[in-house]
Amino acid sequence: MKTGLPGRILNDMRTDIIREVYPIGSRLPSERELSQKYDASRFAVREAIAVLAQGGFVETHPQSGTYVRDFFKFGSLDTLVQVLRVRRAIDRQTLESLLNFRHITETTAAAEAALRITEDESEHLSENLERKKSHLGDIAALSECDFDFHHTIIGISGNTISRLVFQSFKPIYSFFTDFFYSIKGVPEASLKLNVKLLAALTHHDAAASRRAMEDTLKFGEKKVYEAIKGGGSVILLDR
Amino acid sequence: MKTGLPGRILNDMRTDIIREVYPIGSRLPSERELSQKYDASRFAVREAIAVLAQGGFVETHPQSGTYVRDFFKFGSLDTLVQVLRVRRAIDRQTLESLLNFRHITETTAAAEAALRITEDESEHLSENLERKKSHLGDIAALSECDFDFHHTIIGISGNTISRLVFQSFKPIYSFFTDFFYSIKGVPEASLKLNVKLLAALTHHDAAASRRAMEDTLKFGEKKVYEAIKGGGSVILLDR
DNA sequence: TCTTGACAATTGGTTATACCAGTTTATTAA
DNA sequence: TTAATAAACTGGTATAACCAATTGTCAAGA
Repeated sequence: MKTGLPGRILNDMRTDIIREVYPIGSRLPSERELSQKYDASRFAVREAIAVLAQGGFVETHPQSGTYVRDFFKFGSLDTLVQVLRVRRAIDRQTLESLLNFRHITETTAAAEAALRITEDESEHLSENLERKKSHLGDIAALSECDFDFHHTIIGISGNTISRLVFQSFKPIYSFFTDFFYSIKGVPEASLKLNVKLLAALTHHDAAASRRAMEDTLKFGEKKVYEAIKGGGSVILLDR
Repeated sequence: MKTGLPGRILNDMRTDIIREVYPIGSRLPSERELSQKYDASRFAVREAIAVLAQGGFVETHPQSGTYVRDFFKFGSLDTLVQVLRVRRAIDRQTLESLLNFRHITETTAAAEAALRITEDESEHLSENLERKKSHLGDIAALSECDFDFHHTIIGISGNTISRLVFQSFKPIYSFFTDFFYSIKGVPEASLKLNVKLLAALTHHDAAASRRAMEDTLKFGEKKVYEAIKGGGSVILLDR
């Protein structure tokens, strides 16, 4: 993510906070102690702490110390993404929320996009699927195509908020798609559904686009739920 | 927002970036120049820049300089909120996106919340409306109640993502509600709609809850569109 | 005139040291 | 045991300095 010394300290400390090495409410070691631990100057540590504070992970109390905040309660969407990125695991409720959220926003976006799509945009999506078709074995490429495909459609729909929210998930998007596309037969089946969706969009058919997006997402949801069936309350996202 | 010297420098620089004093792609003054400008040490400036970089507003190139990023294109939802907070203005498309987004997510949330709401939660919402009723002239109090009311319902719905997204808007929520509740007759009418919504929720009637939420949001949208009718493409949010 | 090469200035990255003003803790005196 | 006091520690801030790499300048050479 971030490079440089303060960046590494930042990542390390954030990981420690998320992994509850420093539990919520606890006091972090003093800046001087941390600078010793990381064999760095106090300023490298201070930069890291400043970013953590901005991100809502800690709050500093002058002349007292730096304390871990309840970032789950007060955090933003970015916070959740960062937590998932470090944990590489997601609890069932959050996963369901995520799939449900996508369903709601993206079916609406597809219907709206059908009314607004231009030829250039249609062409872009077509190229995206061509690329997907020629990389059916390359999971990383498929993941990238998938993100771009959905991101583009939401962009065409014109809803800035939905687009930014979707964009916020980019850092962890591949956690899901890498898993998804590694299931036998999925790349082909997914491509077929995407093609159908693109056709509906190109024909400016809002209702059909909504249905096609619904089918696309439902297919993904089905595969995910099949895979985690009987699993615990926490689903690992490790590839 | 943030206090302390680096915090003030951060706010100032962020404002300059958003106001395009430093346009996208341009190079910021060197750290040494900035520290002179703010009559502060280089490290206060460095802390501010580190936070700006983390927020996606700038990127630093060692031995070259710090450059303004295209934060609209690559930013997250938080970025948009920060931009709106500084600009105190919103363009029509983003406003429509926002209202549309709320409509989609919150009507669904209301329906879901009807199926899950407990007596305690029902009680909390009831108290919220009592407070609203007894503060019909206090716009700040009404705004706070409004946020809590909707936030609570989304929370009851169980969708973590929707809740976090809604929470992300907290810093600018009052920009809209302060304006909304200052319209004659609105506090009373709004309260009536809220009461109806709460009744539907308490009766675990999902369909009625969805309709009631729809009515509540539509009322707000109507008032907003009436007010900005004929306005330019940018709507001021100044109270 | 145009290119090239060398050198100086500038930039962000990093460290060390120091002082301040409060807080916390330990110590001491009552 | 308690209260007053002093010492130690904390984050906030500033100054000075060095490094490595880039950029800009400008003179020498083609």
